[in-house]
Amino acid sequence: MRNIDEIDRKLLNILQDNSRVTIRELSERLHLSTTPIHERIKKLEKNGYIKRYITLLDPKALGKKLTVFISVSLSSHTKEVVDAFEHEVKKLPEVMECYYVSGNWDFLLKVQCNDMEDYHNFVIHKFSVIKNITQFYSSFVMSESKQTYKYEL
Amino acid sequence: MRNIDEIDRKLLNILQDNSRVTIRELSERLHLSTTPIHERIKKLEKNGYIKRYITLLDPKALGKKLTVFISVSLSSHTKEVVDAFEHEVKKLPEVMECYYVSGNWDFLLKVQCNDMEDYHNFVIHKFSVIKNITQFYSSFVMSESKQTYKYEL
DNA sequence: TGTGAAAACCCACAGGT
DNA sequence: ACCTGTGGGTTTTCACA
Repeated sequence: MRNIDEIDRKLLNILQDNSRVTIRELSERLHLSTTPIHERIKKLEKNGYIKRYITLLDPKALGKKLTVFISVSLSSHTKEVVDAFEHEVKKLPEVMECYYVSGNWDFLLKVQCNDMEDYHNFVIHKFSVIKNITQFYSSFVMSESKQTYKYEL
Repeated sequence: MRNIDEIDRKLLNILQDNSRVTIRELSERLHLSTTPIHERIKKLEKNGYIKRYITLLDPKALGKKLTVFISVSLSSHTKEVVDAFEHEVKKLPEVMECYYVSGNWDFLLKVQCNDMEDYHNFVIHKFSVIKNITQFYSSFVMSESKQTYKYEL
């Protein structure tokens, strides 16, 4: 976290909000010339602070209207079983996120589908056929109160 | 979803992977001149397919090493109580995501903290003081098997 | 680390097919 | 819906402080 000063902090905050901001605009907002801005960004990329620049689409515009969180229990927690489950899950495009978690369940998955029919087919044909699942529980998202990928620095 | 053709589909796939790709490079990869690429992107923005261009940082590089999912039950489900909870939660920078969900729990939150001590302070001073929470359950993320914000089109 | 300037590169738009 | 050409803006690099 340290190795980054106040200027880097401001730079990262602006970039998190808008990855297409021009270096020229950044230089004006931070009262520097374009050269140090350019060099700082390259350095932040090189040092692993900046992972990637992405475009966020609107899932609803694409017809993806159903988000489901699935909690999963596996029959065993050996490396083989856990790795095999993760491997299968990674291949499913409907699974946007998958976490190995502590507590009552072993995995938590975020799944994006078009609608309930699409989800039904996903569960029957793609998800429930994965080996070593002993139990799973679906929570349907009714509304999204907050969603951000920005860390306030 | 429809109104977008094969070229738009490819455009969106590339942009999701890299929001800083130049129009020139897109035009070369899609065998078109820059003009139609530029026009298509503006149209996709205008029609709501493209929401925003963001920069993803590495939370670990920033010292944010603990991710927790919190399941929450509220004492009532009237609009007032639900809205008030959402309002409080939105103010907390540690809460990255918050969903109103069906099932055993009312809300599912994704929380990002530096470490367990930081999480402890978050729970004691910021989260558990929110009104109308009857019960909550923390699941700590041990590993992240998959995380993508890309919809394969 | 920073500035300023120049070269290379890219965007955005006009006019035309 | 697409192409080419162009003026103006942007990025990237360099000499220098």
